[in-house]
Amino acid sequence: MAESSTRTVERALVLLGAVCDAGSLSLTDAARRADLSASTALRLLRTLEGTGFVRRDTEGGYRPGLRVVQLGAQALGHESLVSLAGPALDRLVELTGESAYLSVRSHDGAAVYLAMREGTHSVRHASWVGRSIPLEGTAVGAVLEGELPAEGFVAVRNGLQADVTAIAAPVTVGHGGSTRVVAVISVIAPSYRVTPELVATIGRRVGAEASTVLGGGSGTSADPATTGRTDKEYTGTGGTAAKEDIA
Amino acid sequence: MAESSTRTVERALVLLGAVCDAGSLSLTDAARRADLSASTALRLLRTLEGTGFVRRDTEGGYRPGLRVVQLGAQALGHESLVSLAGPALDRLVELTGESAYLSVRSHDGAAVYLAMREGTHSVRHASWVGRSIPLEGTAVGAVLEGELPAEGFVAVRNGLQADVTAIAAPVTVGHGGSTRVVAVISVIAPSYRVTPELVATIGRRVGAEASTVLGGGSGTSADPATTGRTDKEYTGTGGTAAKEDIA
DNA sequence: AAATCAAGTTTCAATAAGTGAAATACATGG
DNA sequence: CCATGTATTTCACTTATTGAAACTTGATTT
Repeated sequence: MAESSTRTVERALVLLGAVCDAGSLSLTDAARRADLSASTALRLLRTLEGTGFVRRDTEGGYRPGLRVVQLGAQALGHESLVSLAGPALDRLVELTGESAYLSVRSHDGAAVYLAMREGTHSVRHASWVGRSIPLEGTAVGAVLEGELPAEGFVAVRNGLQADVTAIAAPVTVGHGGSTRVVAVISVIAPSYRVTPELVATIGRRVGAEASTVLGGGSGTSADPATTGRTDKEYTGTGGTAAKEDIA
Repeated sequence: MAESSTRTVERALVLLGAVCDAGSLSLTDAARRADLSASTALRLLRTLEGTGFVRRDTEGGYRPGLRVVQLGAQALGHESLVSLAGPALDRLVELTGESAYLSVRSHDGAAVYLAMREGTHSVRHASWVGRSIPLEGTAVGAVLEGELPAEGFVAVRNGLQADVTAIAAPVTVGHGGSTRVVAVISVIAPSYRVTPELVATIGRRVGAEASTVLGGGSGTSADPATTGRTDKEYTGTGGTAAKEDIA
């Protein structure tokens, strides 16, 4: 990591990250967050501005530019995993009514949501694509770290976020004996709604769906598309999604 | 624009853009596209890799990294326009069954789709968020350039893409006399499905919806039922388009 | 197997390019 | 009007970037 790299570029990217994290940042704030002198920050931000990676709002603050949006969207489009996992997420939402996520390990030792489908219950877990979550104390993290109980899924009740239960299973790419976890599919529900038995049911389903994402056939199990699909719950209204939930 | 800017950073960003455009790029290709020597390109790509902006696939090619996805998604989330326009897009799709888009001017003199809703017809226009489209010869471009017929919308039949008709209206922010176009709402439909009268009807609706996005009330209420634009050439329908669509 | 070619990677001296402290300009408000 | 905080410019210092060339690797041809 600390090998060969160009300091200037690194700094500019940190700056870009800071601006994107904050949504809007003054020069001084940006410089502080990136630990740069004001003049250096200004020069770099100007470069970012000239290339469309940041833009200035009316108050002079720096905001993420369109280029960021554009490249991000393009990158998502090229992510074959996202399209491959789409149907599985859809089915999980249809089956459970809860929100379903696809996440992968990020470069900095965290996980990122790559795709999501909102649940249909009016009270549901809400997050967003691009959000990063820690590995410690989360079901997603456990699965990414290779922890995998015999059941084929990991459930964490009231872990990172109080009141919600996360149920996660690995998307593996496995040639022969050496399988590797490349992504995680998870369903996240308000804890009050899921009994241990329901968690187990959902967990099995999540595991089954996760195994279909890549290579479909070989793998752990029953064809999820044909297994009993009992409950279709359309609580349907889908008012407004809950706002921010922290951490 | 060409004032003060750091060459290294600019080069790195060009490289990043090239990688994202291509989806996957070998070192040599990336260097060629960015017009850099191989060694420089390698060093910069390594920096981008170390920060998560690119990653290497199994074949050694460079691909957009998760950081790009993450920042892009964050930026989109912070774009208040996107959330403000969401309901309008939804209503347009519900009303017309056609795909609806929100676009803004990009930094390089083009337009970018910031949000979209797919139509419900089985044959529908399909594009993606982040896609950039030229200003010339497009309804979106015309509106962004300030062209606005009395009807309140611009329609272009078979312009950029054969067989489709685009109907666009401006989202303006206007205090007093000086209004400014900040974004465009458009509906894009297969040409065979929209008669001139239907275009006019949809156009009026697009104009009305566009005016609700910001500031709500005061709008360019469009009444007359005359079409805004006339046809371009219409080359034989026999074959297919399949130009550069990825899908 | 040897020769050939192309892509990737490393090295290194030359210097172009980036740095930040300090000076200056521009606000804001007490 | 002065105090304060932020944005921007300047400039001497020198560090970090550069690209040609050398080398490695691996595939393809002779």
